[in-house]
Parts: sequence; C-alpha cells; structure tokens
Amino acid sequence: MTAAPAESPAPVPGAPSGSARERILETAFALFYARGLRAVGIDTIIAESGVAKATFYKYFPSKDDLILTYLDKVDGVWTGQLHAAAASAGEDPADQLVGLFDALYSSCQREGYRGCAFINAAAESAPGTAIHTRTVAHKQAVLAWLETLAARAGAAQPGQLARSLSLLLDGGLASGALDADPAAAEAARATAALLVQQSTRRPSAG
Amino acid sequence: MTAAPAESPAPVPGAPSGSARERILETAFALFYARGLRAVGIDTIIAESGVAKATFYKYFPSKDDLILTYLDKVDGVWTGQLHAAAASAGEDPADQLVGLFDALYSSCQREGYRGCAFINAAAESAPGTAIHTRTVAHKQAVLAWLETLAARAGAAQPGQLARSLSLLLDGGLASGALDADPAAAEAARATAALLVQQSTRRPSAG
DNA sequence: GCCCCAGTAGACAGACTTGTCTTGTATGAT
DNA sequence: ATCATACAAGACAAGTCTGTCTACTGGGGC
Repeated sequence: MTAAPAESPAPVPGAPSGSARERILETAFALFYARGLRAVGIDTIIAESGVAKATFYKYFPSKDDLILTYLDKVDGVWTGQLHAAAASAGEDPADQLVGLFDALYSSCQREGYRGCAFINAAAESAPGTAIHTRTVAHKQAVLAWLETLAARAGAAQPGQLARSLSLLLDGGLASGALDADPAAAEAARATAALLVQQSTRRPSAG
Repeated sequence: MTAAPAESPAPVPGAPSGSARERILETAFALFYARGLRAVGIDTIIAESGVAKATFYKYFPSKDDLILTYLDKVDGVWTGQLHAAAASAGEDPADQLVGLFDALYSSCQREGYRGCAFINAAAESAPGTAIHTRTVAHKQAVLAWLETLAARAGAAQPGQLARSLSLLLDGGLASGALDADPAAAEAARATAALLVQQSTRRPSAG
C-alpha cells in the first residue's frame, strides 16, 4: 500500500535535476503509480526522464529491475508515512495503532491517488514472480509491525488485532482508489479505534 | 471483488461445448482472472477457445467489450455467492451481515484465487475509462446492498456499519490474494461479527 | 439446385514492446 | 594532450499487440 508521489515529477527534460539514475527512478515512481506497470513502457520512461536508452539499461538491466527498485522506494515512502502518523499520535501504542490511519486518510485525499501500489503490482504480476513476492514481503512487514504495536498496547490477542487492522488498512487503501469518498478512510479509523479499545481495555479505563 | 471461476475452463478446443460466444466468454473469464487483463491477448483467448478471429470480433467488437462483458459475468457470480452466503445464515439481517463473509472465506480457499477481479481491473485501467467506471459501479452496488441489510438489522448508523463491513470485505479480498492464509478471512468474519453486534444491540440481548 | 449463415483458418497492417548496439559529445583527471 | 567516464540520440532486431480482411467449409431453408 502506498500514497501518491509527494515530490514533483520533474517532467522538464533540460532541468539539471539529480543524476540520470535518480531522474529515471523519479519518473518511474510517478508513471508506474499513475498508470500501472504494464501500461508504462521503457520508451516512455526514457523520454520523460530525458535519458538515453543505453544509460537506462546501464542502471537497470531490465524493466523488472526498475519495477523492483520502484517497489522498494514505495515501501520506504509509505512505511515512513505510516510510522510518522503513528508517532504523531503520542507515546501510547494503543493511540499509535489508531493514529496510523491518518496516513491512510491523507493518502486517499491526495490528488492522483490510485490505491495501494503493492496491491496494484500484485494484480499485474503472476504469483511466484519476483514482483509478486516483493508485494507479499511488504504486506507481511506491515502486519508484523502492527503486531508488535498491538503487543506493546497490551492486546489480549495481538495477532488477531493486527490482522483486523491490516484488513481495515488494505480495505481503505483499495476502496479509496474506487470511490474518492474520504468517508471510507474515516470509517477505517473509527473502526480501528473501536477494535483497539475493545482489545486493550487498560486497567485505568472503565 | 470476486472469486475464482467455479466452472471448468474448458480448454479442450475440439470439445462441442456451447456456442462460440459462450466459449469465448468462458475462456476470457478464466484467463483474465488468472493472469490479468493486459497480460492476456486476443490471440490467446482465440486459440484457447478454439474460435476463429472473425468470429471473435463478430461477438465482441473490441477487447474492451469483452472485458466489460467479463466484468458483468464476474459481478453476477460474486454477487450470487454473496447473497447465497447471506441467505444461508438465516432470516435475521444481522446474522446475514456476518454470514456473507463465508463467501469471502470460501473464495480465498479456492485454488487459483487471485483477489478481487474488480480491484485488479481497477489497477489495470485508468480512472474515467469504461472499465474503471464499471468497477466503481460494482463497489457501490455492494455497499448499497450492505446498507439496506444494516438498516434492516436495526443498526444505529447503517451507512457507517455498511462502510466498515465493506472495508473488511475489500481488505480480505485484497490481502487474501497475497498471503494465502485463511486467517485473514476468519479475522474479517470475526471482526464483522463484533461490529454488527456492537451496532445493533437488540432489546432482547443483554 | 441454390443460397444464406455460422463458423474455421490465417495472412496482413500498423503500432507498440523490450533490449542491443553504434555513434557522437562533454567533462574532468592525469 | 590524452584518456576514461558519463551521457545523449537513435537505428535496429525480434517479438508482441489489436483489429481487418480474404478464402474456404458445412448445414438448413426454399
């Protein structure tokens, strides 16, 4: 799952932006997310990033290599947003489990939002492929993170709670791409709050 | 969202199955779902269904027409499974709201499960396209159905409950394609039960 | 006998795909 | 001055894609 690219796509060919490799990756980041993996050809990426074909193939031996690097980048960005949203909810892990849904909300609000890059990538790749495997790894990483948070929040069944929150997150990510209604993200957060409260009745609370 | 095709894909070319149109649609149903919309070419569908190219284009003027018909068929199948699962949970709308998640469970269990055909189709189509619009319509239809069920179950906020259940359903559909773990579908059902119970405290219950 | 219809088989056009390879240019180190 | 590096520009191969078109075949109605 991810958000739309936060940086400018830098479509200006002559602009002295970063290295050729960086420009390629930025262009791929914007294009792959916006249009899909198969819909974007190498030639388009090359033209859009103002790079020679030989240069492209120097840094990325194949399109799949570029896609894998793209997924790594998306992972970094999205995980960062998730952690930041959780952190800004305070010290309490229970609050963090709810607060992380703010990342979902702001992602869905973003112009050009087109759902979770990983779910989308999985839809375009066959099971067993490196790309598909990469998406599975990402999902499991998020689930594991959710579970440690749930455990620290003192949930009775951290695995169970993490699973439910992950479902809510994925559902919000997926459906946010279809109806732009922010009500979905809000509902996800509200439901998460209910689940967390239900699972982690702390002694101080009634 | 949908399930894997329940019927045999009928890959035998010489077999005297139904009309040419039917054969094409059945082949497309299996292939599009298993491999994705863009990954399957017209030639593959033609070869697999043992049909001449002219015959194909007689029934489906373009590939997009076939895809749209495919989505209609998926809609019928999945909606049928959803309604059947709900109905077999009994008369009580509250029970039905939980029981419908059995359709999710059995879909995820099915060999060759590859997630929700509509989410996948949305990942492969640009917003505004007929295909993308079709997926949005499907999602809204499911949400509307959930809402009438929630209202009949006496939920305090039927829209809210329907939204949450839809999130859970989409999340289960999407993540079920990544990790084959049936725990996700079970967690979705359990969470749904909790939400329904929470939202529809009937006077007879404590 | 004759014609229409549904179908098969497959050549073909034109565009698009990934990936390789050649040629030329600019810059910075030695 | 020379040489390595990094890069642009683009021709090219070999394959894919969708969609059109021609040529042929078998069966039912008249």
